[in-house]
Amino acid sequence: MGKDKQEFVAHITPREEDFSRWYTDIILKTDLVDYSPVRGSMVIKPYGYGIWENIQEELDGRFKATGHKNAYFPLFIPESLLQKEADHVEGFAPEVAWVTHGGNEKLTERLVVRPTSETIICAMYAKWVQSYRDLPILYNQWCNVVRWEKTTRPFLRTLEFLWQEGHTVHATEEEAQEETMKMLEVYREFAENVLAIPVVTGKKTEKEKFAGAVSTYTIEALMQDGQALQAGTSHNLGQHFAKVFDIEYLDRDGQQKYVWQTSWGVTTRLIGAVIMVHGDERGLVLPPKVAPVQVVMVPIAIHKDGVLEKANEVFDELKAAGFRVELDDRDTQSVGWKFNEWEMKGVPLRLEIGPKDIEKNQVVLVRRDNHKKSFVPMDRLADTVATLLDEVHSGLYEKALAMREAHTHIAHNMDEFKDALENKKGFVKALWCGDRECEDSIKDQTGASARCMPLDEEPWEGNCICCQEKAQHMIYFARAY
RNA sequence: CGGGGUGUAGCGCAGCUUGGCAGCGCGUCUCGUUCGGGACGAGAAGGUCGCAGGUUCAAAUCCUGUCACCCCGACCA
Repeated sequence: MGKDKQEFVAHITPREEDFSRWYTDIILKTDLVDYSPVRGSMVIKPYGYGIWENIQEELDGRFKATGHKNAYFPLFIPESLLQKEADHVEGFAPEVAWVTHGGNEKLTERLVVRPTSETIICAMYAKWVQSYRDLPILYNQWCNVVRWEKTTRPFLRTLEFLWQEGHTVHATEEEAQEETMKMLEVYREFAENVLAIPVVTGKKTEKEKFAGAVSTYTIEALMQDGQALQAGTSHNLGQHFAKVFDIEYLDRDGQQKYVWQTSWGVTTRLIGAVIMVHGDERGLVLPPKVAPVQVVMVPIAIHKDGVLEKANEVFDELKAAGFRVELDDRDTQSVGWKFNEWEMKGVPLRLEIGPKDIEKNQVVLVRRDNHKKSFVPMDRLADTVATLLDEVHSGLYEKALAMREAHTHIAHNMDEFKDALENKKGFVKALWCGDRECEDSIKDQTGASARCMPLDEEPWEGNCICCQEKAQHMIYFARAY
């Protein structure tokens, strides 16, 4: 190694010093995004968009496998449609962007730029649903949405962001609830098996649920600074929208009935979660399944006879085996420079190949997560790469899980609650009576919001941490993004 | 939306107190030597000093306004 570790990363702010700056340094220096001329809006550059494309591919496959189809609904929603569902308008009105003019002419009815598409989709569903034979409808769309936020941060909160929104229609309440939970489970499995992020699955409180939903379920992840991040939500909409949009069907029994609906979504915010869960002092650490480059090849002594030729052979072989591989054959940067650059960019595996390796018919593979080096015979390369990528994934997941467990505390009273939040950071589990007043009070006193009521919880008994009345729920609290 | 901070070359910064030729490091380009953890030499290009007003013979520097970004809080994916 020779040189001081510090030297490699002198230009990234250390995490302990300032987590926010560390985050900003990384996203800019690794070319994930750039700030745009529009306040609060970002450009997602190819390296960042590549992560999103992989997320899309993984999720889209899961949606299709569970019977969903993609469609596309319009960006513009007439004001009158948004107004229909009272809670929904109230929730979104403060942050919608309005279109008031077409060209030079004032519109007779203002349009909102979708902050979410429930209303326009429901307006269409009302036309499409006639009979129980039309159900269920299982549609999803990939699109952008706009929410006029006051405070913005790349990936975590921007005026415009990319997401997927599923909107389903069912004949029965049970079926809608089943769908809600099914998609929550898709998100959980995806977060853990693709992003290597352990999540707490649970139900939102009335205060925190989606505007217009009967109930909202969530996957909550814990970032390295101890703050929670809502990583995906699945809503049981009940019949709220069906009733205001008149989505009715004629059932087998000859009765007109209102449908039952769900919606669910995840956003480009997931990329922020990946950064804040896995990143380290050297920069990004990307989970292999979404990394735009899974293996970066750095040829050594590139000018020497045969090196580049052999490197290209290996490149072709790995490419053919289905890996996302990149050969860094620039002769303008030194080898050491490339090592540091690609580590900062979070590439899971580095492959070194030089004259000595070629002589021994081997390559050198180095893991991004623990920097372990292995010498691998050429003829076992593809299998070894696959194995190592799996190991990186598991390593990241285990590390993230250990981090979360070390930062999940139980509080039996407000003092313990405050102590855990201030001094230990992370999730604080506590009992709650179910009253909004106590939830508000806890947030006022501590800054922590109710993240969710976990789905899998050991039996418990006790009193509300705030008012001492008999508790109704176990809650995960945390400061959150 | 409140409190604090920062805007000068692609990036990081100095210059501002006390107005007087716009600088430094890195990067970029050319040529050569190098290559197993951020190489070296020589030469070159690159700036409406965030933007708009004002004061002045003269403004990066002083004054007013405005915008953007960052940090800390209240609202949200």
